[in-house]
Amino acid sequence: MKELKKILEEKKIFPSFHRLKILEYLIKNRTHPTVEEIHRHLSREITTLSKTTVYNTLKLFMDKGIVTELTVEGTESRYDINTKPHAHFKCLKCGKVYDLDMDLSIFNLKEIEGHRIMECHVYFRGICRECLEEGK
Amino acid sequence: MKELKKILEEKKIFPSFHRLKILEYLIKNRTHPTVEEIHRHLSREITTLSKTTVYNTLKLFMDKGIVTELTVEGTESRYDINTKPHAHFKCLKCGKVYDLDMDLSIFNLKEIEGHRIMECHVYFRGICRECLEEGK
DNA sequence: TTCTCTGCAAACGCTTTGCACGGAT
DNA sequence: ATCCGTGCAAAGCGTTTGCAGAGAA
Repeated sequence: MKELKKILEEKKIFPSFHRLKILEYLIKNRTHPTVEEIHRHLSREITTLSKTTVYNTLKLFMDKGIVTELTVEGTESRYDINTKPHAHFKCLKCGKVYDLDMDLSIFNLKEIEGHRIMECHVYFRGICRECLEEGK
Repeated sequence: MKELKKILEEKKIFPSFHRLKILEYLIKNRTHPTVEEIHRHLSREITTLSKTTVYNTLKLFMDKGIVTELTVEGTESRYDINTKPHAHFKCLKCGKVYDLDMDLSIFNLKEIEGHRIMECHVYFRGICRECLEEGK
C-alpha cells in the first residue's frame, strides 16, 4: 500500500482510499479490465463504491499517464497499466484479451510522414489457443 | 457503376441502389468515415436514406469481408475498404485519421503463442503534420 | 406468395454530466 | 468557508433490435 501511495503522490494525485484500491486492482489484475469489471470486483470490499468514481478515477489516471485506454474493441473501454509497450491479442470467440510478448522496438519512432508520434498500438485478432483446443 | 456491381455480385450480395451508393462512397472517400458521415453525405442525393440502412449495409459488407471496422478510437466506429494491410495514424488534436504506407509484412503471421491470427492492426496516435504546422 | 431490402421508432449499453452531500484543511 | 472526492440520477450518444411496409422474383 505504501508503494501505491507513492505512485499517486509522484503524479500529484491525492491518494484517497478508492483511488488506491483501483490502482491496486489494476496492478494486480493485468487482464485489461473494463469499468464494469473493476467496479464489480471492488464492490465486494467497498460496498458503497460507485461506477462514477471508477470512471472519474480512470480518467484521472489516464490524464496523468498512469493507465492507457485500449481500443481493441469498439463497444467498451478496457484499461492497461502503463508498462513497456506490448502487443495485444483479442479472441473473437471468447472475447479474452491477451498480452503478447513481442518486440515492438521497430515502432520506437518519433515521427512518421511528418506526424509526431506519441503512442503506438499493435493488436491482433483471431482465435485463442484455449478456444482452438476446445474446438477440436 | 458496373465495377461496383461486380464487387457485390462476386460476394453474393444483391446490388441494390443503396448498397452500390454506399460502396461507391467508401471507395471514393478513403477517409475512414463514420456511419454519421456516410449518411450525411449520401442523404443529399438519396433523401430517404436511413441510418439503419447504412448500419445494415456496413454490417453486411463486414461479414462479407469488403470492409473492416477500424478501432483507432473507442466511441464511434470507422470503416475502411479492404485493400492491403496498412497502419493508421490518428491526430489527437484534430481527430483526423491518416493511412500510413508502412511495411507490415513482419506481421504476416498465422500464429503467435498458440493463438490463430486472423487480423492485424497497427496504429499510432500523436499530432499530425498539419496541426504541428499551425501550432508554430 | 415469398423473400429481402428498407426505415421508423424504441430499446440498449456504455459513458458523461449536473448537482449535492460530506469530509478535510 | 473553501476545496475536492464521492455518488446518485439523468442525460447523451452511437448502435442494435422489432416490426411493418414496399418492391422484386
